[in-house]
Amino acid sequence: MLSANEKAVNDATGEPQQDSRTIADRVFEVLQDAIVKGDIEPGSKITEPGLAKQYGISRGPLREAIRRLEGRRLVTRIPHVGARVVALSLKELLDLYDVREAMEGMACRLAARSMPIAEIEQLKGLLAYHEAQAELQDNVAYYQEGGDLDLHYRIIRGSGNEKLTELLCGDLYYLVRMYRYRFSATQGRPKQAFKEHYRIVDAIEQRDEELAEMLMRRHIRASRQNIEARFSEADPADEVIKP
Amino acid sequence: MLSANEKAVNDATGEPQQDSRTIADRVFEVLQDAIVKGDIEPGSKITEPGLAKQYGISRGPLREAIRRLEGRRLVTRIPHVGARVVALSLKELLDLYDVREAMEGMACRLAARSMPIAEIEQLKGLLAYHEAQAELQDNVAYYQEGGDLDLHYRIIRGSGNEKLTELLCGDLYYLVRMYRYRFSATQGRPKQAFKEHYRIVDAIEQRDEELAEMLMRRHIRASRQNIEARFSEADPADEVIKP
DNA sequence: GTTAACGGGATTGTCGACAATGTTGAGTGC
DNA sequence: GCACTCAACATTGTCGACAATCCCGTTAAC
Repeated sequence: MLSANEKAVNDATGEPQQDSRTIADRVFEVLQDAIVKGDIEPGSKITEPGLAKQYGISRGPLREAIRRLEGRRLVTRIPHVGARVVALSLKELLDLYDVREAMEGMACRLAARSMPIAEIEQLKGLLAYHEAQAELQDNVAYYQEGGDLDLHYRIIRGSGNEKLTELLCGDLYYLVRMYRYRFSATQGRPKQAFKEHYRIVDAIEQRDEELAEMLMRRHIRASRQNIEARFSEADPADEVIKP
Repeated sequence: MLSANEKAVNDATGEPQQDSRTIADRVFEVLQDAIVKGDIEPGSKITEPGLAKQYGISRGPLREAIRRLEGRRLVTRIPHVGARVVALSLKELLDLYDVREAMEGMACRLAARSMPIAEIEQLKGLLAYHEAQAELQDNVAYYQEGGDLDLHYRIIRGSGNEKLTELLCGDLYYLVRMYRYRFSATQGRPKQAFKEHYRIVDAIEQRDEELAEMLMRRHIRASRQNIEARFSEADPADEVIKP
């Protein structure tokens, strides 16, 4: 379910960005965000008149937004019946990590091959910043959420491969975050992860493609195993799992 | 541009399938097909009144279909201006092959790990069929288009990873086919490719994950290099390249 | 000759209304 | 009590109309 203060899709994103975007675009982003954050129950039905009234808009733009979400496979629709938010299962989250392992491994290899030196220096700076953060405070929330993603983002972009960047940053990470919200599965191994990050950046700096890919794959596989162990007692096909 | 005999979106797919699909669904498939096959010029503008009149439908369903294509990144839209079919460049095609190398390599590894024996036997049967085809006739068109894809499809599905299958079979292969049409780049190395296929299936049968992944990656990388060599004289940023 | 304002035409965005389909629950027969 | 029928309701699908915006050729000013 959605929280209370709805309507007025206009002020969705904080930035005072030019309002050249259409209503459909805004409601698309709002809905995507709501789905990813779990504000809309996974598997629940999306009724057009309900949402239209909630946001104070007509059904036209709303339908267009839903069709766009359908294209991204965030909702499934049955003709003449309606649309549902995608359901989640632990198996799919683990599947997603296999995909990440393959694609980010490749991204890391390409980054080692062609990432500009200046950007690699920025990576090292980011690492140092994270280290300072981690030493100063044991609150690892920032590091794990923003920081981890930030480093991965930069390495992916450093690959110079547009399609890879599109898929990973544009589509896959929405899903990963969505499943993470669902299972509240922020990995609990910050120190080890930091070491792994350090070695990865080092391999990139050394232009060692082979090693960079291997280390990134191990890094993501370790994350995966961490999640797997945590929910090992549960049925992977279950859609809802409490930590 | 579209060919002559348009209108009547109804009889798009040959199957006499139940007409529970909506107009928007049908026109989505027709447009996707037209884009992938290159019937609609890449980079060209999509005008709603034009297509609506062409298909004899209203703008409502058409807009929904376009939004769905937008979600799949087959068209890019600028608010209040219009939608364009995605442009193509050789670099993006090569980027796509890097993504395939990573993902299909992983799929092959997983297939070696968990593909049922019965399905592996089917793979071998498919190989034998292809071999007979190739020996009988030097016309390698079938083998290269349908056959190659068919084998890859089956291995991907054999991985048992839903997300991987969704991404590769659902999204990526549309793009690959699209670029292939564009550059008319069906690889011209059937014999070598067959040998590689044979070794891959063998590795899967032996449950050798490491080898299976490596061979698949090499196989796709060889395809990539084949394309790269063929267009080596051209500027990778060019959108249109004649063979 | 070049640039800037302007207005007509075309295209996109939004809305409300109507038709088509699916769903639900009361009622009936066994 | 249980299964089936059918009709009222709700939701989805489609359409045409109107408003908002952009594009482009013309005109005018410098």
